[in-house]
Amino acid sequence: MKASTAKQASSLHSAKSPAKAGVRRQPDLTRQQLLQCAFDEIHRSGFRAASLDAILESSGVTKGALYHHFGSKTALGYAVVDEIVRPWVEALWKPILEADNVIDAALRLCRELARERSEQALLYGCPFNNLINEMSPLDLGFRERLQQILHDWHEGIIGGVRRGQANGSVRSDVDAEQVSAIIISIAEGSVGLAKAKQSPEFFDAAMRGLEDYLESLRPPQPLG
Amino acid sequence: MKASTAKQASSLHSAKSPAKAGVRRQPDLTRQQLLQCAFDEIHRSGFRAASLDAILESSGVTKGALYHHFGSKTALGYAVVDEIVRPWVEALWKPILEADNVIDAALRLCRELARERSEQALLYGCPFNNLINEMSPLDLGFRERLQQILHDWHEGIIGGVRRGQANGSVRSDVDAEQVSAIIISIAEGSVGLAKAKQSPEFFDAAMRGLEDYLESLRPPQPLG
DNA sequence: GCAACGACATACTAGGCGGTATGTAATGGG
DNA sequence: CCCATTACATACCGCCTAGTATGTCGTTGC
Repeated sequence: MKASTAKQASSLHSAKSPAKAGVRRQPDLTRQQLLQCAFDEIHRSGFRAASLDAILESSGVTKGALYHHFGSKTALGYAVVDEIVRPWVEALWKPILEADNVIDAALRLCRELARERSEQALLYGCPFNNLINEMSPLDLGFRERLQQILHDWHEGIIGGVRRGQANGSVRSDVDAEQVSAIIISIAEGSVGLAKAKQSPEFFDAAMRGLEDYLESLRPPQPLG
Repeated sequence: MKASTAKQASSLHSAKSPAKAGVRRQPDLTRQQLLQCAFDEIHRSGFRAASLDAILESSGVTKGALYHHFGSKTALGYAVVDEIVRPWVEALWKPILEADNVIDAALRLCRELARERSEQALLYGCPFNNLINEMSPLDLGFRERLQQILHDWHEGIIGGVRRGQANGSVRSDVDAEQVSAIIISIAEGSVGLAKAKQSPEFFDAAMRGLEDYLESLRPPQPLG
């Protein structure tokens, strides 16, 4: 469930021979390549340090094309959040938001993340968390978008916990809002710190700790 | 317990009339002002986006002086970590590392942070966490320094938990390493996310959730 | 088939950045 | 009192950056 990396996006647009005559035009594909390469560059370097020239080179697209599709670097960043980051976050947490038993679903995700945590994630951290930390205080457009993603995520987990409390799979004496805040904080905090330690052990410890915490949310007497 | 902000550091070095004759020289003070203003600028903008000119202006120091005291922007950044960030982190967590009853000490810190969380923290987040997220993947010098701080912090809490397990103030069936990872992840994760939401409620929810978690670490039968 | 619009490509500009070269004044040991 | 060294101050440089101006070629409606 890692963010996919378009290593060689220039399948149609050659980076070396740009002005060839008779090349087919595929504006949608060009746009998508730009978004994907921009996402990768932003993930590696952060938004502000992301170089348009680097994005151009990795995507094999020229500056004129970029500014045809996106009005500015900021607009490109917004589009990356809207069209790449948001769907990615939503896909990751969808099983939890839909599950009847949130605890089981969250445990599955914990183990999945601990198992297939990619080098990318260990090296560069969570793209969503990175953008929050870098851009939220600086730019209103980023803040509003990231805030919305975070809000939906938070409310989704709260809803899941409440549903679990209603159907008896979650203890009734816990505060859904607090539980959600804890889960999200651990999720984002642990990847950031694992990035600092550059070693998966811390992340694994946090995931196992989160598993224990999730288990403690089950009602004392399961069913009878 | 917030990071202090030296708003007007130019008490001796005037920013407007720099070349006055007969000014006293206080290299240690100059250096300290540079460090403090650099810390503030880095806290606000991140290290890479931190402008030397901005640091120079806010501190009332000239570029010549800066490059006399620090060999490069990177060296200045390292010094900020060594001489400002590290002592600040250590002072914040010292009570927990020294306490006989870790849970009580941690609860006190939770409430203290929830009470006097500063606007600075809500706006710009935790300086330590910000630096980790920004610089750890990019620069070995930063990574090693931040890694060391995190390591000491982590090990300190692990030690505190084990001490608590030895003297009976912490349940013996929990894994100290996992508990420490959870606490640190929540601490750093929650401020980062609160920064995104720009509202203290999320942070408060996380802190209350952490309090509940800490309470759950107490042994079932207190003493008699 | 032609015109008009969309989709690029190339070359250029202005500004901010970290860093440096060089000058000069204060300071402290002999 | 002198002189070397420290502690600055000023002016400048080259680089990289986002952004723009302008030209040109595919594509499509009529």
